[in-house]
Amino acid sequence: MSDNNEVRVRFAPSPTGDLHVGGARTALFNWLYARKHGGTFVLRIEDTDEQRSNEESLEGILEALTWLGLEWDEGPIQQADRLELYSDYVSLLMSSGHAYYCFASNDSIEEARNAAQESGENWIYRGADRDLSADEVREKLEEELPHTVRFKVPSEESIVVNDIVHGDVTFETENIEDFVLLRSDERPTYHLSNVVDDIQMGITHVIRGADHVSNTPKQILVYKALEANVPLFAHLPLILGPDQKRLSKRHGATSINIFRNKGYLPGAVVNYLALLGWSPGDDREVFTVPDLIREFTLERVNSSNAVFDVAKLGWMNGQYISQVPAGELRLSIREALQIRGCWQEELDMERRDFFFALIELWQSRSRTINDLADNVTPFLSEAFAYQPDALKEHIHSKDLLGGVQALREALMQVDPWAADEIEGTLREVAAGLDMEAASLIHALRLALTGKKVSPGLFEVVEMMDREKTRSRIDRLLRYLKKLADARDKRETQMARA
RNA sequence: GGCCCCAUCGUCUAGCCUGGCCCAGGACACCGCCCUCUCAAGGCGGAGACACGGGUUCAAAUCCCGUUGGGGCUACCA
Repeated sequence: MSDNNEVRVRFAPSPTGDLHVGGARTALFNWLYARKHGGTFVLRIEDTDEQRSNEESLEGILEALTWLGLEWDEGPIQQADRLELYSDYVSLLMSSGHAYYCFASNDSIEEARNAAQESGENWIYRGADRDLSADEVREKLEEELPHTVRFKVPSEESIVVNDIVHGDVTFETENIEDFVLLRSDERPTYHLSNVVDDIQMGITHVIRGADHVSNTPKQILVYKALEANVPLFAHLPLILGPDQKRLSKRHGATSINIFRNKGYLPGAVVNYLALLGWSPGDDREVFTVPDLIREFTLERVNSSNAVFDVAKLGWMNGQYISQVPAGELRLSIREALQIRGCWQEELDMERRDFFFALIELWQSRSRTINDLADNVTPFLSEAFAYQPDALKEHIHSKDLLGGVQALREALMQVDPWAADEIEGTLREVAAGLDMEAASLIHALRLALTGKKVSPGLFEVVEMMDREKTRSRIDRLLRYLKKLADARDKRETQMARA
């Protein structure tokens, strides 16, 4: 804290819902900036709105940040716990003549504003109570008239926001109304608490969404009135839905915890998010976190809004799933299998090698942990059905029954039980019966997995072990016999008729 | 309405500041081919963009102006 050059940034969510991708991206950029510069990342909870803030949201946000690996150095500091601080600052502003009690009712201001809107006139609120004498104010206060405290916005002044992303943005104070600092319930508004905390916490860089650009001149006014240093700003482009509208629930899953539940990996989410609004300037796209920390700069953040593309996130996640060592996937897959009810403790003990081999078999074919868990299920449980499309496509030849029977006998003799041996045996059987190897392969795949797609069949057979292979082939044989019987019956009926 | 921001393939973007190397590069998605027992992965190839109009200049995706479009703010929400 003593170092003057220390970078101090913060992520300041309001706990009114889940952490969405937009908030997560803001948190990430702050975190990256702090880590890159050896600075401090503060987590502050902006919960001054009593109505909308809630505890579950706060917990969800902390959970999501932790899952993403964006650990904070200070906090979480909740604004609701330090309300006196803001009142103190208001007193300061009051005594320096920068703020005033406003006794005008919300309704009356609203009315005037609407009237102005309708007549097409550009109307900015300037409180009449600015000019109340000290006696008049005391009198009204004694009467306990409801009031707010507003900032006395100066006239004819240009406020320049120096933004790292957008450059200088100039606002005229005549377009800024006397905004509320303290509500009638004496709780601070965002404009007050945000600035007070940023001053108080020594925040050097305010990195937040571009939806705050227009608020910034108001805040700069407060900094100046308080004679505090104005931090540097970086307003990040907004993240939009596929319809170019602001991202919201109706665009589907955008909350970080939902991605987590769907089996996305935090590294992939972080990597994808880093690329929304930032790029390294060359063609690289897959970054480890240390790489991101090294490469990240605010100067390379771009200024136009970005559409959130789940398909690309899915691709990114697939990249991560297929590249991460099986051991690192173990825990999350276990969790997914437990949910599916087919986890067995020995997969983490004596059958761990098998479990890892199974993971490796499916890694490049799965886009999420949940996909992977689904894919692995037939190897762990007998409870699977033959998929109709697989039956339709591969179970039609009448000779299949004999072929599968022969294959069963031959397979029981295979030694060692290894993919190469199994393949050799199957091809011999097919050649002996003058069948396409493919038709036996497809039948065997159906027998073992119930599906028409899987990794290389011979690896699958090897993974299944001899006993499981035998029982599943038997299951298929029973099915094929039933089919054959039904066919015979039909044929005799036809012959009779 | 007012104020502010933004504008390159469907999407994320490189290039723009410091004009020429760009009849615009990469990635996702899409299509085709290869590999192959299927599906992924991987490899190879294809289609696909400088919003529009004016300037400035020998030369503009790049600079300037305007138009259009999108977004944000305009709360006693943050």
